[in-house]
Amino acid sequence: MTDIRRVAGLAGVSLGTVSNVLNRPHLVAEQTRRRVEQVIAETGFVPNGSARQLRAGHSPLIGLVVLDVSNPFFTEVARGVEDAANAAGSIVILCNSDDSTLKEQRYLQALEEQRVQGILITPVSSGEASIQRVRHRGIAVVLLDRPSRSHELCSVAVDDVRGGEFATSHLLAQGHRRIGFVHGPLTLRQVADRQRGVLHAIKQAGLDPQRAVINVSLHSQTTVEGEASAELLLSDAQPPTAVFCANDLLALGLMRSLTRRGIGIPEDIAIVGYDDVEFASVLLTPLTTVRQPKYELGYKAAQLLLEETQHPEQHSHQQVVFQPELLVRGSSVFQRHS
Amino acid sequence: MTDIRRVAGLAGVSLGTVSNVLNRPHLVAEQTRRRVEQVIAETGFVPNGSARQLRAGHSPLIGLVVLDVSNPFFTEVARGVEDAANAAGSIVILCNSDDSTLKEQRYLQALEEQRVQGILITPVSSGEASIQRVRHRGIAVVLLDRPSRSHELCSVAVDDVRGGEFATSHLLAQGHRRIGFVHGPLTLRQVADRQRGVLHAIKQAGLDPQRAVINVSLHSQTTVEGEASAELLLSDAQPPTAVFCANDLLALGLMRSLTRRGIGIPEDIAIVGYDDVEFASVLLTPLTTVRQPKYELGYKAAQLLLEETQHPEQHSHQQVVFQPELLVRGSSVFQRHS
DNA sequence: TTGAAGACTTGAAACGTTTCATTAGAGACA
DNA sequence: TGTCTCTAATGAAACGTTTCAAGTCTTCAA
Repeated sequence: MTDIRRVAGLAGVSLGTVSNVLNRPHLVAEQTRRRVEQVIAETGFVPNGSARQLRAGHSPLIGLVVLDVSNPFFTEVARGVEDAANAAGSIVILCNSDDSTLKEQRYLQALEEQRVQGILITPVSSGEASIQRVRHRGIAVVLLDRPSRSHELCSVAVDDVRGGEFATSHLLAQGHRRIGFVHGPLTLRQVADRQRGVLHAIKQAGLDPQRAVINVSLHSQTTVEGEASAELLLSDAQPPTAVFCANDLLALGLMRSLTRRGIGIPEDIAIVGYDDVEFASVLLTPLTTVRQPKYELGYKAAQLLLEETQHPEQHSHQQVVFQPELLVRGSSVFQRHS
Repeated sequence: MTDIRRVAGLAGVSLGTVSNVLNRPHLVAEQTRRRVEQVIAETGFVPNGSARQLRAGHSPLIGLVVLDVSNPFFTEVARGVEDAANAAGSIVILCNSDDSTLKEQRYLQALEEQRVQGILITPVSSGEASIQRVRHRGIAVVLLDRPSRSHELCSVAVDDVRGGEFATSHLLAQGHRRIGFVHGPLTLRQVADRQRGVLHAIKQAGLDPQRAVINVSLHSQTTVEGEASAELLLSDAQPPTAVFCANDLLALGLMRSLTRRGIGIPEDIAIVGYDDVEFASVLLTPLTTVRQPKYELGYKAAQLLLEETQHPEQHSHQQVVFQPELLVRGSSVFQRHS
């Protein structure tokens, strides 16, 4: 295997000069530089990153820890992160904590060992103990899709309270006065925030939340659970005329179940989802949903991280909050033309 | 920052002993080991991966280079890779070549610098030049979703010819004698193979491909293109009674377009897709499709790679080909009960 | 009482870079 | 000719591990 010493030997220079050609070419005479570059090309020499990092004390790697790689939400976020990182010459290590604290711990340890430049993470639990530990080692951390309580950390999130408000206000504006809210565990910050948004919009309109909202709480936010929610909603003494689902998968399951029962969407029941996953717009009845700027979320988070690691002196921690956007489609608005 | 030398000092042992506690604990006396472990816990010492890798000559990292992270196909593959890698104590670096040779090159160079253990890749182009270069450096490579020509490389793929056959035979068995084949560029190996499968099935049934198949070739395999294909199919002098789409997105677009024209699926036209993406089963008319064992594809590929790097002496290169599976759902079979 | 064997521990060398103080060489100028 | 400057090139030290030959103790048998 070719190392820098061999290149130096073949080019007839010292190994310091080869290093200079690689890192500070302006210090090397034109002729020498060319000779060295030629030997590098001929031998196919590629510098050893481990050695470089050992010397430098840090690596060009960035860790990205997400809750679920197969969720299109995180995929889009990851794209944003990757693009921002590449632009700065960094490489992303994508880690999937799979909602497991154990896996999260293992990955954090591994990233620590690699002496990564920084870590972008959507933590499994809200406690920030393990995060503080990593930060204490001098690794920059940016919270993803979660606002930071402390001001010692950057964070990038989307305003879910606002998202819940948007969805609910839209349905109220269509004249609905009895609205179902179908959602997963309230322990998830996103879900709890969206619920607060719902209640806020209801009160804003001068209505009584007790009468106006039917809460349906499920174990998880999957299509299967969404299908099951139809039963619960329809068996209510006063069934809703509109339903807001805390994510698109729930909405998809619910729509399927309602259609099977001959209930028209949106004529009989209007539906609003959340996330704007890829298929939302291509369903037979396109789904009204709340869009989150996923790509931008990732891009901004990576930018903050890179800024923090590369210019720590002029960096001050920020809590960035993006605004969601309501996309009105066929599932919530009755149109003469189909 | 704590290093192994400081731990040694605090525990009152030599640095060699600390290393032994870390890597070969059985060589260390119980009492000493405990003392060292306590110091490690107290100081929060985490060994420096770069130094370890420099010494060892390779890292625990595995590179995974895919064509498109946001494609659910690759996401599932990535999950398989990750699980296999984790089980062996390796970490995966996910790289997105985005169909660009340039980005692919950049990632390969970066992975080479990191001295990764091995690389799993779905190459952008079929030429294997850059791959040979990496292999020449002693980095193991396994081709993903692409069979290897040379026998010097492991590869894991799915039999797309067979997949095309399955889809076509199924439609023929339902009595269809005029079948549309909607697909993207034939330069993609997957597409070309599926087409060969179609023709094979047609000939097998003793039919004339010229009469039995309407080829519709599109620029890309997206929903939008799928919608456009309806026009082309229906304007044929003898429109098809069934259509096989080279992926599910095309099928989705086509279904949407047909439904809008009042054409019943599967009564008027039967549809078969390819990939079994997540939403295929939850559409209002569930989509018949060809399933590929995505997770298993990734898992097997990672296993082969790890085997090659960890037991090179007893490793022989393999070309693994998985069989696809036809999932018959509502879009291709007329059922009395809906 | 001595020697051998076994159990632990030690510390130097090596991994492949980058950095930096030092040196060599070439002009310029008095 | 001698001195001063400036540019280029040099090579030793350092980064934090792992490995391994060598060393020290202890124990036990003869």
